[in-house]
Amino acid sequence: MAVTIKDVARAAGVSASTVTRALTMPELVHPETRDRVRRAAATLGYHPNRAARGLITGRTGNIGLLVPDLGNPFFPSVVKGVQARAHEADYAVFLADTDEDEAAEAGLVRRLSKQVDGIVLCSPRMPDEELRTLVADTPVVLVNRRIARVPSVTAEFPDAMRQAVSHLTALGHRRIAYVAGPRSAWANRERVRALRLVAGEMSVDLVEIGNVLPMFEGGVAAADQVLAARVTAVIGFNDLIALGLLNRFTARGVAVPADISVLGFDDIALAAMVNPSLTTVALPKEQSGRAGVDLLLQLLAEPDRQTAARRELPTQLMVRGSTGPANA
Amino acid sequence: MAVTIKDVARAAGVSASTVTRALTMPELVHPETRDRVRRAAATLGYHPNRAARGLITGRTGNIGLLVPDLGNPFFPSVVKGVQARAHEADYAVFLADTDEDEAAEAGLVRRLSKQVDGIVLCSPRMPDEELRTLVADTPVVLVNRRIARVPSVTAEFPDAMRQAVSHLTALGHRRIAYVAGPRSAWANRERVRALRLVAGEMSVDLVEIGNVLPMFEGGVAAADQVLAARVTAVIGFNDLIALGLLNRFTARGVAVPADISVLGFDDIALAAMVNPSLTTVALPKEQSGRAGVDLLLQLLAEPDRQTAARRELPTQLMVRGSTGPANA
DNA sequence: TTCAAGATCGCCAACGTTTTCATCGAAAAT
DNA sequence: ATTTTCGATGAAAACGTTGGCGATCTTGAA
Repeated sequence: MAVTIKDVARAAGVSASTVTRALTMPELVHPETRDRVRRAAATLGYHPNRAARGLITGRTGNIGLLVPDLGNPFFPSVVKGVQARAHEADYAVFLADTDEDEAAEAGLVRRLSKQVDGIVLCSPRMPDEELRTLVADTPVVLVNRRIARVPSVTAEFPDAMRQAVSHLTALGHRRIAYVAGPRSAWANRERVRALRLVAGEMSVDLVEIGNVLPMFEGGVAAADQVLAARVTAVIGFNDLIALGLLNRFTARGVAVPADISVLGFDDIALAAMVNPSLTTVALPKEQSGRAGVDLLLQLLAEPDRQTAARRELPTQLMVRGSTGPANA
Repeated sequence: MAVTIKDVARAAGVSASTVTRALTMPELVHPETRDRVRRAAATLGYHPNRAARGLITGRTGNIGLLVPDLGNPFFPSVVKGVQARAHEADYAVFLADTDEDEAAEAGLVRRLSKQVDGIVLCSPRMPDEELRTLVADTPVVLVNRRIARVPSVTAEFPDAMRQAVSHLTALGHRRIAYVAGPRSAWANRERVRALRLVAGEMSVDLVEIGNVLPMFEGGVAAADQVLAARVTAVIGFNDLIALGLLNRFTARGVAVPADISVLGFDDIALAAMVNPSLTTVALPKEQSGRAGVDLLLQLLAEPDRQTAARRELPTQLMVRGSTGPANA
């Protein structure tokens, strides 16, 4: 059926080993035969069977990618970055979506791990200890989560939060609400921490509002609590939550930004599409995906490095229409 | 390193063949040994190496999925459906994104095809002839495109369009614009066709406006032409385009739906999040993904069926805030 | 002229499975 | 009691690669 290495060998009048060498270790074969083999391979349209190769080398040429929810536009962006970089390096990508089901994560990782050389875990929700046991078995790179001695890609959260709060204080806001995302999300914990720190420094009153799902509905659900808190500005854990807030505010006749300013995180495409457009802190989404793959490839190349690589990418506040001067 | 079939065999005191049989053809082994083997496999945490299995069976247990652009929320939804159904059937999913690059499609399919049992091609842009040659080599199922003698999953476009136009005419609209998506998109061609038909039947004036990319920016770009066309309603090829229109209309001070009604296609989550919310025809996104996998599995099970399976799924108009009575 | 070294290439084992074939009892039929 | 059948199992080949080892040939130095 498919063209195998033997077909090429026969066509070129050499042995199978020579074909392998001609294609993967060119310096070991005579230039003349090398060209002959290559021509034969090209005309027959030969591509090595990756499964067979993987069987012997222990390398599959695949990487796995796990995300919590493709329905949140943040993640497709990361996926795109992972894809792009992986394809450049001639790796294929297995994708799995956990549907925000924390319990399913470990199982999916284990399942994927047999078929891939390593896994990019994006925003995993599982607890640290569980994560640690997984990492012991499989090469893993974390995106949007940090934990000691595991390679990770994150955004500069303290700085991101500083940009956000500075912007709001510059507009005169002194009492700010934060609508928290999932407790299990590392990014949420980091944002809370950075926010408390910055709020303290800048002496702004901080009102923290419950944990909600990182979705539009979560924002809608929290909106009335925000209004009851009598703040002049609100920061959502992510853009979807911020959009939910925006939507409910409008429904209740609360004007944005005249009555209250709204600020999100992520800068999903949608943030620029709504009216008023959403001020938000842009996270490096595609870039994070690319960096994740970079780190993974590096990890695969030198598995027994002691210090885990860590990459922290810069963020950028995007000022749009949903924030304005405080109306105390 | 990893636990192999031999480890299980040794632990259970049987041969490797018996282990295989106990796990995949249980009726062939003695119940007692079967249980012994299964217990051994379970305690050792044995999972067959899929590459090795694939080598001999010719089946990889993987399927490929190709989409034009993960940045368009329509596609992540389809991906979710594919994922879900594939995992149920114990298949893993290779994902690739072509970035709306028509030329890259064939190459990616060919590349994927070595590592998967079959491919779900979602909204492929390539021309029919090229598609045909691909289909000859690899089991392929089309989602959101139809072509003779290839299994496909589509939505009921004529009916979808009928719902859309009926809604508008019921509101008194008699002159309607359509903002077309990519010429290479089958879905666009179908929508145009259905629209012309329905427009004729209902005797509404139809203004077709250029081909734009199926993105927010495409809608923004087309908006002024729409206004110049002096229509009372506009249908966008998809929700992103419709949102672009909405955005530009608002920017120009044109009220929606008071001055002009806007209607989209797809019902991406975002359609309900904006203000005014977007009236749109909901396409079965996740369902299409699931159905695509179903058809693929069916195709793999009986490769030499003559008649290609075809599934046409119903659509549903979602009336929201962007459509209202015509203001002639 | 001889020999060591290097270049080039073929043979074969190995990777972890599945599957065909053969073997061996035991049960059933004669 | 003898043959046949069948159920249960193991041995071995095969899938398509890769890589260690050794064989052959060339080259240049002694």
